[in-house]
Amino acid sequence: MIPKKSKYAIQALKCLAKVYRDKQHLSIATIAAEEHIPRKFLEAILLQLRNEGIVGSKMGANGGYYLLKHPDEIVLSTIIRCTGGPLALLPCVSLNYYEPCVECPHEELCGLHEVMLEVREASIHILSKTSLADLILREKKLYRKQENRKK
Amino acid sequence: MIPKKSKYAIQALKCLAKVYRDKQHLSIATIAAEEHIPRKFLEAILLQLRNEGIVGSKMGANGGYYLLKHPDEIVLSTIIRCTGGPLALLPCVSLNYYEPCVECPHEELCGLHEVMLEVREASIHILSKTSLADLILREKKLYRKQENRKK
DNA sequence: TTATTTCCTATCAATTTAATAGTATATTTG
DNA sequence: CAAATATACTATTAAATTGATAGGAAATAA
Repeated sequence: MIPKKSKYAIQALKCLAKVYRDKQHLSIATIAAEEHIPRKFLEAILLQLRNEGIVGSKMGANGGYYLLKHPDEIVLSTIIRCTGGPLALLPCVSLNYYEPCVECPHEELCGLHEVMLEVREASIHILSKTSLADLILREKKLYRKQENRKK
Repeated sequence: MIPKKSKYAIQALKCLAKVYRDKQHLSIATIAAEEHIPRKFLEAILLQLRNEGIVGSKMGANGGYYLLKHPDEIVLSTIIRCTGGPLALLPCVSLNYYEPCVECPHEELCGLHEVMLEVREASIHILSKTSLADLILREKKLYRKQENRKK
């Protein structure tokens, strides 16, 4: 499971992606209300995303946050990693949270290690080819599909 | 990440799988020593695996645990599920730990939901085609590969 | 009968997660 | 300039989860 922090981050960034073409920024309060995210928690998340160089901020009245890159270039794996979500199922196959298993004498001879590597690759493959723009496109398609079903 | 419980369970069952053809059973103490797993923790894990119908037990002196199915039939996804490891990255795409996102009004219109479903499918595909027997076979191959490299 | 081993329940300490509080600092607007 | 509005930053907390241990009851082999 990825932490809620990562999920909220994805939602918030999707929100910002929707107004990207207009070069607009959104306040924490606006995003929190729109996405039903606890205001103060979102504040901490956006701060972290700013420190990671994913969003920019504008202080003061009428301030807010905006994407520093095109929604096409921000992928899910990056967001999850930046917000502390490990993608691997075991520490011994994690790129960012690597730790050897104390109980395994030879990692390179461990069958489970090999399988878990495959799982990680499969997950990362999907998550790093899916961008914020893809997410928005998917939702448009899902919406259209539902509208057609109503007719 | 899956809990250590799940990882220990896989190791313990792999141990039992290795003696399956001889219809042998192994004691908690033996497995714990072999796999470097805390004895008492392993006790709780094997008890759970017994309640789930994966292993059988024999009480009393010279007792122990044994597999109830062929190592070919016990797959990783089953072991992880039985020991409390969720395979999905979000509760809203989990089969066994499903919970709707309170912040999402329409799950069926959520792009992230759709992507996370794909990730889950990809992970489960690998983990449910890999059995204990496969794990042992992989380790034999890895060992042989290393031996050849030494020559 | 004794040694061995599983069965079962209860408990615990440490860590992590999700969230909140409060104040400082910056910027717009009237 | 002053008031209102936002972000910046640090500290704290409550609840849940995880990993592990304790101790005795019940069963069985030798």
